[in-house]
Amino acid sequence: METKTVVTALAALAQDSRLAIFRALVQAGPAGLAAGRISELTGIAPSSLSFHLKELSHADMVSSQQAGRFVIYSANFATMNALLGFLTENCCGGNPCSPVCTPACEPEKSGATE
Amino acid sequence: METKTVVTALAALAQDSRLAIFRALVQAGPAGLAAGRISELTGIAPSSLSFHLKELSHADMVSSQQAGRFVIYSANFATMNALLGFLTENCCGGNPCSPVCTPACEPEKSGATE
DNA sequence: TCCATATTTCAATAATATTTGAAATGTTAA
DNA sequence: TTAACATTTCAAATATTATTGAAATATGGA
Repeated sequence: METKTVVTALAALAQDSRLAIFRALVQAGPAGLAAGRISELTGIAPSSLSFHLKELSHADMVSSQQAGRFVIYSANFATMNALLGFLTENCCGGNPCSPVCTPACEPEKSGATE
Repeated sequence: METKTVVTALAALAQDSRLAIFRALVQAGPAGLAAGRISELTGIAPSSLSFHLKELSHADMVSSQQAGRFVIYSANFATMNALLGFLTENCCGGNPCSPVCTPACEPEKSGATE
């Protein structure tokens, strides 16, 4: 993961509204949430929400898919894990501290998306 | 960890200069680095560096200690781990995905700081 | 086709963050 | 105590980001 990518990802999360959006999506799991539902849950106005979702999307922290007239957003677990990995790698020059275990959240792509 | 604290911590890292500073400190390990050394390593001008260090400090991502006429900064591993934990907790509503293991980097407080 | 719903785009405004250089503070050593 | 070094503070200029409301786009159903 490149430094620039990391900064973008961190910046995407480093904002009240966006962290709230992202957490809602993380909790929703792979099934995701419609934009309107996110707006309800977080109280963020649609146009503002759209702005923040684009930001998260651009940082590759969320993905979207059209479903009828709804747009379903979901958290990008792979990116999040890469981010966490980056922050913990290179720790203490590479050796001295405890072995780092990269946390994993594998979406099971099971049901949900119709 | 509170949401507000998390946003502050993420914002502290979500910036080129500060991420570079923090990484240098993470790699340096518990022994830390003097401000001037950080300036050399990163190419950030002293006054700007001071601004960013204060930002990181305020977010509790780094600590400092006076040592002679140097100020030694070091990464705050505990906060970083708490941050990573926060981001991975609540994942997928609490259950569905793989067990998360919080990465640990315990500074050994061994030598260095006289 | 026309209407209602869901979401995005746009432009303007407001709020925040970053960088710079000069000056101030504090520390050591001669 | 003075000189030299390390770091921080300050104020101003610049750049970046967030919020708003109105209008535009796209979809599904009557």
